[in-house]
Amino acid sequence: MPFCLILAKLILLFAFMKKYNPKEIEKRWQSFWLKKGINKTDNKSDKPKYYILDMFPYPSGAGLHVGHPKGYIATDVVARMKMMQGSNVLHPMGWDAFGLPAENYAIANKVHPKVATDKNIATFKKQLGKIGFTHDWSREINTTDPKYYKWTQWTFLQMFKRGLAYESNEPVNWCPVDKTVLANEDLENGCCERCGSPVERRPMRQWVLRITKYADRMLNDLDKLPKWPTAIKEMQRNWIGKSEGTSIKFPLSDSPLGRGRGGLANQVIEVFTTRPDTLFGVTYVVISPENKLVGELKIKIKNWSEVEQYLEQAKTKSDLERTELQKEKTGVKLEGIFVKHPVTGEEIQVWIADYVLANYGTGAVMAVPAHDERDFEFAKKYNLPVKEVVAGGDVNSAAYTEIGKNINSDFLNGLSTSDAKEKMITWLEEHNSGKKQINYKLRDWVFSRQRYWGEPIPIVHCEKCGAVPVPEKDLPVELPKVKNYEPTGTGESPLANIEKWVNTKCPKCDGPAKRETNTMPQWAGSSWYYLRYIDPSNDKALVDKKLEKYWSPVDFYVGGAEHATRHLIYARFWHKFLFDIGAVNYEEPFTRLQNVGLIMAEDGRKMSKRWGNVINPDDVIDQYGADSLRIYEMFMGPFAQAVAWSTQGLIGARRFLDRVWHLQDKLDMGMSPKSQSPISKSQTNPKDQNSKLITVLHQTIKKVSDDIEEMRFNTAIAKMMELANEMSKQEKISKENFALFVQILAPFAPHFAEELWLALGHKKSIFTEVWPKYDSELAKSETFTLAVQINGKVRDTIEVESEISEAAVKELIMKSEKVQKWLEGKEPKKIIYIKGKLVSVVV
RNA sequence: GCCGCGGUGGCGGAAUGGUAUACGCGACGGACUCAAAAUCCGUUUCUCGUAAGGGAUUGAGGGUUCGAGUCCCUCCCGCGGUACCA
Repeated sequence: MPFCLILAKLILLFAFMKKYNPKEIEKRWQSFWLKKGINKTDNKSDKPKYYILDMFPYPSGAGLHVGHPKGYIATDVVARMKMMQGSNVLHPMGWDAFGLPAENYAIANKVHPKVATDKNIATFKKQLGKIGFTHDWSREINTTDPKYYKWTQWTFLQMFKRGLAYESNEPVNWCPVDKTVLANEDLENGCCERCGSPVERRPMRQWVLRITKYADRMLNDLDKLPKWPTAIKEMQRNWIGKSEGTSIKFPLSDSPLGRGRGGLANQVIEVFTTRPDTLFGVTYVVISPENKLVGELKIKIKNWSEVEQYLEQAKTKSDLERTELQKEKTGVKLEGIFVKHPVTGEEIQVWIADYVLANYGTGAVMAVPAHDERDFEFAKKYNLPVKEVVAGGDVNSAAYTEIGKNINSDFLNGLSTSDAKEKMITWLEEHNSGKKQINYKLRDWVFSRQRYWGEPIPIVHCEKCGAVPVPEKDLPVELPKVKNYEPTGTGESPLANIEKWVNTKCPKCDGPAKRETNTMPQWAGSSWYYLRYIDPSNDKALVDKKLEKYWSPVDFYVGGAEHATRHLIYARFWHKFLFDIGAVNYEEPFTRLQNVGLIMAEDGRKMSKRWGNVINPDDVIDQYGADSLRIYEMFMGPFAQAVAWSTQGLIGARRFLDRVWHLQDKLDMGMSPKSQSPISKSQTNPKDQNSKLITVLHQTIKKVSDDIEEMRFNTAIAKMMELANEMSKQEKISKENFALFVQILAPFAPHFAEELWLALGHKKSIFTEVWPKYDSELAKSETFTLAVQINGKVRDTIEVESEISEAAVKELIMKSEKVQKWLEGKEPKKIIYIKGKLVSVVV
């Protein structure tokens, strides 16, 4: 090729085709946004507020992988659109930084957890920065900052003062590896959720929050959350586990059968049941091994050594062994211990069995083997009688648990299950032998941990005054420095070794006292952080009430479904408490909730160091750019669904941006942006391709706006791809039409859009621009493809005018050769025309 | 077991009861190139047929309807939650 030709080509290349170079433009726009304060949220604004929130991350040492930002990208897309639509948007970010990994790292490397945490935060922040988010970093929060946890401690004190935080010595879940107690919510199949080791049940002094007091409100208020996924609400309902039943008293019997030295007549075993209608079918009563009654009855139990042995066994069994591994039920008869049937007065044998849970209901059950599967299994094993009281099944082979008509049931005979229930409850109430009772599966929240890296519990123990709250003026109780972070394993935290810190004065009597050395669980700080973003530097209050009233509740909350029965339970509880003490104005913190689907690795497994399949966003951005990453993650599938990463898919996203970039070559550069009037249909020839473009453009504006609102990013992008395809068919594209495209693309690919916007001759950021409105007239197409169905099968398609009348359609289709062929000379029985879609001919 | 969600091309997926398979990926063919990559154009559910055209198809089977991926019933499979909760 002659030299001059090459030169000419090069010149052409530079003149018209500045290449899309994300590396260069992304950095530039990120600093531009920072400089111009695009992301800064104003507390004083006339605009409607929009508070959109991500579940804040735990800054782990591993850094971000490509799955983390998926949710943040989504909120960023929504935030940017809302901004352009004229909302005052709050879109903050912070760090849930207390927790075990940082502490374990500290133990292994003798580095203060704060040092490691700060380093991790810096890494995370740098990584997030590269993706081009609108986070307002002036509101950054960190749960480990004393200025932050001051208010976590403050809330604890308010709970303590109102009796909602209390000390308990009940058996708790102890993780022998992490050497700390755990809440029920921290367990997975009876194992520690963190390390997977089976937990033991140990009685230990613990701080507990009375979350059960809020169980009913938390349950009922789920109905006030129409914009929450039903799946999450259902999980919470199950977790709270409301069960309406009856507690029934079985007096201990002093009969000849159970001969003994008096005193038993006043004692009762109280059982909980949801089937009082089967009371006449009771053939024995079972109490849990932990039931205190066992000790009290010791001298009356004739086979005590056998019972004692059983109790020992039960004690050493973990919950896991009691459930998963121990399929077969075990138990032991309490020889000589009987109760009286509340109605018939009949003597009933009492058993101990670990299939009865100590911490649910009353820790005792009335066994009705004929109508309960567990009781049936137990009765078969120990050869106990089975008495049928509800007709309908064959109780010799299996328990009949369905409803039916009562038999062998005295005054309940012939009644239906629900009538029998009612009648029995009435009888029990009249005879003071029982009453309606509601039980919850939800347990009070075990709130103390025997670990270092958490908020100190602001309590002082005084020999004279007991547990005394630290005065509010002395908050925060700062976490002291220690030499050794290792958990002691004795049930005390490493803080117990720091005598200087532990020994203090009683705030009440000034006498010698010791500080509480347990710390709070990781969930404490995250239970209210969304309030702190509103007012992060406030030292006088948890949050300024006026500001809270403006910003609360969170309009949109996005995060993983794994928090359904942990963080989201705790946060709702915490918030309701703050509402009750007047600290906040709203009763539910999160109006709308959306779950993010995981990004799996390319091999279909979870991304994990262990499998070596982790993809780092830094590498992706380096190679393809942040906007490609953003587009791809929003396009890869339905937002809430788990989808495997595909590098090819990512490349496809980049290709899309490249193609849009090259559409610039088709721009009609004839007119300046100002002088050009908006194109309307009247100016274009309907037969012109341009008309179709305008139709697609306006359809796309509508679809993208709606889809972003509904988190249907994949279809929004698909529609924009169609628009791009339509544009690339054109000879020329007007600047106006291209500008509209760039605007709706901007939330997804913000750097990219800013660059094109600049190239279109605009001086200000595209995000200060008003979001395009779609024109419903322009979105309508001139013609449509009419499908002709004959007996339900499409036999012909005809291009017709959009406004065609029904009569004209009917006339038109009869002219079709294909229609005639399929009619085979028969007369149509019926013709149905669906406007703008199809016509259905029935022969 | 119970509760919830889902099952659509080779793959990710799209579809207010109205032309199933949009969009993307991959694959195949072509253009450009000395060549490759990139890019661009075309084909791509399966099946019979040279073609025109026909038939089948949304986990399986029934039903409602002019018309069903979508609604109803029965069942199978997968995922998530929960689990001796009386």
